[in-house]
Amino acid sequence: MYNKYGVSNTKIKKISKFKFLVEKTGKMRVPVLLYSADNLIKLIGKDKALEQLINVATLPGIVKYALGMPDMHQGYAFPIGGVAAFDIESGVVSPGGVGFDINCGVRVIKTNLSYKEVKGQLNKLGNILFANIPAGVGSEGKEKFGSEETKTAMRIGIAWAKNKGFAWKEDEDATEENGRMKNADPAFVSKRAIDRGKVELGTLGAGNHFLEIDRVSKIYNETVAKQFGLFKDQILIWIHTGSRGLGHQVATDYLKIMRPRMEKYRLPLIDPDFVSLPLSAPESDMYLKAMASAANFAWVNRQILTYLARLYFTSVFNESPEKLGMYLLYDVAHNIAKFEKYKINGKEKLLLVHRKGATRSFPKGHPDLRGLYREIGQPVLLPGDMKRGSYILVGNEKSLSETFGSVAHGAGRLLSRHKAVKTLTLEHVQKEMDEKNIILHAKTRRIIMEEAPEAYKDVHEVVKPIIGEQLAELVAHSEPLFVLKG
DNA sequence: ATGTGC
Repeated sequence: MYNKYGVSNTKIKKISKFKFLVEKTGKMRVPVLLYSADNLIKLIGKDKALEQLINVATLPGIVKYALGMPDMHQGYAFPIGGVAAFDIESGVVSPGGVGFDINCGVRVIKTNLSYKEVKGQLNKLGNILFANIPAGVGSEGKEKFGSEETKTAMRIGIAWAKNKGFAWKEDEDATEENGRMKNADPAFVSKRAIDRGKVELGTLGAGNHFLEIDRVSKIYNETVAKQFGLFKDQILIWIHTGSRGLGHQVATDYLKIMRPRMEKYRLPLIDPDFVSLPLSAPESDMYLKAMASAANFAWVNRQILTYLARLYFTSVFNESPEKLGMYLLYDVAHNIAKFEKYKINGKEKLLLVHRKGATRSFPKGHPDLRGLYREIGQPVLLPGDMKRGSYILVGNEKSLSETFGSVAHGAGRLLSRHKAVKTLTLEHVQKEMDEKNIILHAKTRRIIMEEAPEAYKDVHEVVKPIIGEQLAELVAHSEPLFVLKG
């Protein structure tokens, strides 16, 4: 029997315009809380995302509730768009709660160029970027590094990139965690993972990963936009990628290491994919050190792509990247588990927050933010799709009391890759790109259907629950002019 | 997502 949301045997109670609750029943330790809307929650019954989030709610040590963001859809074990925080004494860590692409994330590079200055050069710039940015499955970096160099990159993240001349001091300041998870220890990363990773630094990868040149189409908050250094018609570069084969290998390795240990801690395998271990288990600590190493690798990866973008912009506009104002707005992770402090029942507690396809959204005053962003809140980067564009928001206080400082990570898929390829045509997608004058370069024909706007939820709808519940505030919207897909 | 899956 299906209820009106299409979810079998599950009662979803609407508690406010944008909040939906699944009360604690059976083995659930906490309720499930969904940030959604009438038009979005209808999609939830179409895949196993809610069942997966209910599984998360049964895990030991979970605090308050298992959270679903408006972009939620089915993932490996945990849903994408899922957030769960665990008590460090009684809680668990789950590789599925982080995802295969460890520290998949987004960064935005600003410029001081406006649309009219770039318009005539877009074709040339696009061709140069497409020819020179390594992208696609199995792509390798322009510069390859040895195992020791790769390990240093994993240990110290952006600091390594800075030493190598790929990063500015300002880049380090504008990256979540300063681009360096302190608990990284590459000794816990397999040789196989390092061998895969050492040729992959500075590559975009495939799937939903992209490099875009966008135009700021709308400013919602003049004050914050000005503080962020954003203005109407400004040219921005968006980069979305992660830890490539290295992160994937770390996830694969630790699922294999951790799965057989679950029995010892009497953790039931609720789903064959669902691996977790108590934080007290030695394998949990090993995973977190390897995960942090892969996270640092991902930050370095996005940084080298930034270096390349600066290089090719300079080659086209004959000005240094500094003169072009190519400073990093921010870099945020959306597949990661981190130790963070929250006030729970009036007491400050250290929790392990899993963000699986969810972006951090810290407000002004948060001790983990530095410099300017401590004063105004962090930029929250929320990519949509290649036609509808992307949003830049600023973190708000309510995210700390309600969602463990988290919001959605993007529009979220609507169609599976397979379904997108089956139902859409290349001609149709190309036509809608042409109609909007968006230059699209993709490594394969297939990816164009897989990544079509129709394959995604409407990002304009996905941001509504976020701003409606004041988890973050709108600052700007940007629309693609050039899209590079792997 | 991934040196791509049935």
